[in-house]
Amino acid sequence: MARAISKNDFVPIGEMARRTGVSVSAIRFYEDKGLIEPVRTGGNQRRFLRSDIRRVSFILIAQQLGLSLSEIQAEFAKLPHGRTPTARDWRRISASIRSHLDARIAQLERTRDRLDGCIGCGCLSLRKCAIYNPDDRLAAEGPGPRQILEA
Amino acid sequence: MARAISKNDFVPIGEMARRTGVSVSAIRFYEDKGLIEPVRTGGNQRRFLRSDIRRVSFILIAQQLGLSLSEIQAEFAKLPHGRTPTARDWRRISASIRSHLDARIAQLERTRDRLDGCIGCGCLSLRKCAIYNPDDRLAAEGPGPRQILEA
DNA sequence: CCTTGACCTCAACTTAGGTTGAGGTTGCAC
DNA sequence: GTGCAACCTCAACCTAAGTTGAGGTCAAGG
Repeated sequence: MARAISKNDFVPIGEMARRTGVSVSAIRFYEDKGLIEPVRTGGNQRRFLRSDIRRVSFILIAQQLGLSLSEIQAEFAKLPHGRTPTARDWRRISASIRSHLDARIAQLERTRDRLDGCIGCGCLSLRKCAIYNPDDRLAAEGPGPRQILEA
Repeated sequence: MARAISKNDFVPIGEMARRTGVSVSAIRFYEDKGLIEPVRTGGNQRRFLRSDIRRVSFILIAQQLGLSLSEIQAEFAKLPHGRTPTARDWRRISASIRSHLDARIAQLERTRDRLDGCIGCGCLSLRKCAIYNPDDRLAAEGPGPRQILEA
């Protein structure tokens, strides 16, 4: 049963800022970037839906997890177009973000292990050091005397 | 026994670039930022010591680990002034970096746990989540950027 | 000596994620 | 019906970590 539309469903930007903890200028910036699409009053002022609050909150979370605004936009593109996202929609996106997070943790753990290797051998000898050379960037550049840390 | 000073101890910027894999402009930039201090020839050209190669390599490693240049500079400040750093000096710095890394991993793990809580209860839509719900936690914090998921 | 590649400085440009300020308008309360 | 806080746009500025280009100099080989 549909709730009647109330004034509270259309919040002005200042209240958005207060409720999300995001500055007014940042909210405008997010609109600029296409992350939120408030409606406008006759006098051209922004009015936000409650689902926009959820979006902004999600932006904050995702940023903490290291996603850029454009990556976040890509996630938002998976939300249904034309209807308000449900808890289930958000859950799906959260799961996607979780896998980002897992990957980052795993990567840092690998890095830590390699750093331990470096500390252990005192090498910082980059030909051998897997941290410095994570993608085998030196190998790709052909052979030759690249004695990087042997100074 | 002291090795005689040879021409190879003073490398020009192009060779630095070749040996470290860092662009010439980036090397000049690092000097600008005070991360390295090459000497100059009579004709004002930079000449780098072998220990500078090590520094630049360390910058690359530390960047991989997520340190900013100013954080790296802070680490360099711990190196001995007036003598060439030994393997042991570098090892000490590596250990310091390792703790950075541990802290970052721990923070991400906390974040992941909180996100799991959200996924579990679907609360991104329920306005009860500690991650999502900004009203309670942020109201009293005053101006400035608010970090919802801070460590 | 002369040529030429490597070097020099300085300023402007880049991307990301915003902030700040000027100058003008809206909308709600009294 | 007016006062004034909150809103609007647009442009300029900020940091980080560099890159690019213009215009000029250095140094080494032939």
